[in-house]
Amino acid sequence: MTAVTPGFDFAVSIDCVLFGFDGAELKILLIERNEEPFKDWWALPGNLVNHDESVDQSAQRILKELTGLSDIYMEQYYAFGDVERHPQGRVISVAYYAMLRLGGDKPLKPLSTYAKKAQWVNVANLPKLAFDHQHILNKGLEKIKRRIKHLPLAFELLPEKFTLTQVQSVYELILGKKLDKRNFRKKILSFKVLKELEEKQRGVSFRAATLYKFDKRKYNKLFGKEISF
Amino acid sequence: MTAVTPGFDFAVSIDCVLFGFDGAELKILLIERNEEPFKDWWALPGNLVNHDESVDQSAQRILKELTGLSDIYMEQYYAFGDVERHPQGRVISVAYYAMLRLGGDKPLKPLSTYAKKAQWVNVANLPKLAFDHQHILNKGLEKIKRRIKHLPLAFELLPEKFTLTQVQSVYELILGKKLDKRNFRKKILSFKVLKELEEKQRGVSFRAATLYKFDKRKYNKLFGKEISF
DNA sequence: AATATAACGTGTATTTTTTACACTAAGTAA
DNA sequence: TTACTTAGTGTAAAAAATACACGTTATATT
Repeated sequence: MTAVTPGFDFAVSIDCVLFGFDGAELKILLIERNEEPFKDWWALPGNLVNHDESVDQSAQRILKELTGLSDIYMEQYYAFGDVERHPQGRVISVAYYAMLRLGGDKPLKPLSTYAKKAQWVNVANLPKLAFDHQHILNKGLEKIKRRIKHLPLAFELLPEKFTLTQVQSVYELILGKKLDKRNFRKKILSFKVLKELEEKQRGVSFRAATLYKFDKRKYNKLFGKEISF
Repeated sequence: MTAVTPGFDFAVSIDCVLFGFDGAELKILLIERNEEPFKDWWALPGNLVNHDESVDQSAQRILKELTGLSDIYMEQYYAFGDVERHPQGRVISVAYYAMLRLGGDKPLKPLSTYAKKAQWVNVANLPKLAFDHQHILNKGLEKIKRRIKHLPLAFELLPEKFTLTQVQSVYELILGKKLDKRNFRKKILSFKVLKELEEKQRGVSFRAATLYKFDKRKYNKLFGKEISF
């Protein structure tokens, strides 16, 4: 218990909206809460910012504590500040999003008892979420829709080596519409940020597609040139 | 003095980045502070959020108190949350921007003694600003640069009736580059959101240009169609 | 071995959009 | 009337976007 200067009676929290792609579905990372309020509810990974850390640092720490994931570049996209958004006091929440390649290499393991577990959930089939998290998530989705039209974000969702069809799937899922295969390929290749590998896809039960990888060096040079789907 | 739940020891503030255009220069609205810290410094209009108001409501109130302006639609664009950004405690600042038509019709008159005065200042010639306000402003500028490429924001800066040359000036100022007159006109007219008036410019000392106005109805229908300069 | 299957990978013609570019017209002021 | 300054206009060439369909190839099945 401490005495306070008037005005200094807010809490600030972070909520993380992590998108993932498993090759077929767009997923989002949720935790099952182990604390009141909303104990046992599904929620976005989130918690209060500490007094001695910046909100950016806090986002990293909280993500790690609740999911075990570290070194994920997240981008801040909105601060949610309605009076009634948190039942236990005045809490402003700063939301971040990131896109992740999903795979066995990243085990989800909450380090804190604040979350019972963390799990990837299909965006198309979500449970009821705690607080205003559905709203926060919706706004995150809108954000990446706008962003992916102009930046090659799709590659953050894909494994290091991927096929052009996979890239197209990501665009189609996020934009919510079908794209023409030939035109899509023409365009995505025209940016010259994909490197064709010698290698082919393995373990598929039909004709294997050529694998590509994303050339970040070339992408960074590209700068300013905007893409548009 | 009140006792606090741990974590509830932050303050949240609002900072407003208001852009204005006087026909020639891009301006920004600053106040001269009348309170510590940074008393007598120039700063963005900003203050602490009250406990019983949402951050959006707070932005409206604070703008009004410090400048006398009301009913300005402002859009939130970023939350600044570095530990050291405020010398008197842990203050997270949520930044908003708006674009305004500048003219004699909007007197600037602080209603609170927190600001000595409010004044439009040329963006190209700014004084040293309080806190991290230069940083907040820079980020706001980047934001509107990106936005104006895709939305007809320019019209928010212009008077109700304006010439095509004025529209072009706004684009050139914000984007920081010259545009071709014929191509610019072809493009801006192609969106069919401008209505040509019978009227001509008055009081200019050379050939008077035709006046146009922005047709918000048509613009709202446009939706989805993106513009790009 | 032959066959069926399912996704891979490719090209062209048409339309639309973008770009580059320079002069005459109109109004004001001296 | 002349000088000045900004308004206003068109076209050709290049680039980008769109619409559209079939032979190829690896695997699985019989």
